[in-house]
Amino acid sequence: MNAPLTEKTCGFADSQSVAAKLAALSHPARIEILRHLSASRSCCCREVVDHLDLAQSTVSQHLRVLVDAGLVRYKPDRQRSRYEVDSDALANVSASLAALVTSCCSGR
Amino acid sequence: MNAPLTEKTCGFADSQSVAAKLAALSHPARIEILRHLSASRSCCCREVVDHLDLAQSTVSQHLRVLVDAGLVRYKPDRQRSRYEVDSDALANVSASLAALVTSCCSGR
DNA sequence: ATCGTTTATCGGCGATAGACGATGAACGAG
DNA sequence: CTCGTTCATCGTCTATCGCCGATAAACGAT
Repeated sequence: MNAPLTEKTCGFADSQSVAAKLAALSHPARIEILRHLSASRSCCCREVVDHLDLAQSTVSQHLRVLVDAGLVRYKPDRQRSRYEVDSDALANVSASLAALVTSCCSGR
Repeated sequence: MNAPLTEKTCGFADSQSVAAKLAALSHPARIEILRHLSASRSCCCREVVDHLDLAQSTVSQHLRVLVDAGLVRYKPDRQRSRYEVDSDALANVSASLAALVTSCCSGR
C-alpha cells in the first residue's frame, strides 16, 4: 500500500465517500471494464466496446463513471482515448472496505 | 482470511455477484448501519432508526438490502428484530474486491 | 476536401432506488 | 382486554440508473 491514506488505516473515510467509490464498482459492466483495462495495453474506448457487447455510448458512460469516481485515469490521445486503471485509487478503495470489515469483525 | 473462497485468490467471483455485493455496500446509510450493528449489541431496527435520522420504513428497507445481499443475518426475537453483521460474508466481499484490485495492479 | 473512425454527449425511455407515510401484525405490559 | 411499542410491508412519489440511437467534434488517411 504505497498510496498515502488520508485516514489512518484503522480509521475511516466517511461513509459518503466510501459509498461513492463502491457505487462506481457496483456494476458488472464496470468491473468487467476494469479487468479489461488492467489486462490490456491499448485501453481505448473502442476496444472495450468490442469486448463488452454494449453500445458505444453506454460504454463511454460507464467509463465516465469510473473516471468521475477517480478509479480510472483519462487521457485524450489523438482521436483515441486512453483509459487506464488508477491502481493506487483502487487499492485505496479496497483498503477502505477492508478497514470497515476489520472494524466490524473486531467489534464482536 | 478464514472464509474459504470458492474461487482461488487470484481468480474471481463473476462480476455479477461481486457487483451485487458491492451494490449493497454502496450507500452511506447502509455503511453507517453496518458500523452501528457491529458496534452495538442490541441490533434492533429501532435503535438503528434512532441513530440514523431516517424513517423507520426506510431503515427497514436498508436492512433488508443488507440481509438480501447476505451481509447481515436476521433473526426475529419477540417483537424485536435482531440484526447482526455476517463477518464472514463481509470478509468475503472484501477479499473479492482485494482480489480484483490485486489482479488489476499486478497486470501492469 | 472528403471520407471513415473514434469518441463524448444529448435526448429519450423503461426500470429501479430511495425516501416517506400509513397500515396491520406481533407482542409485552398494564 | 387494551394500549403502547416494534417491525415489515404496501403504495406512492421523485430522482437516478442503465441502455440505446443519433449527432457532432476531432482526427488520420486518401
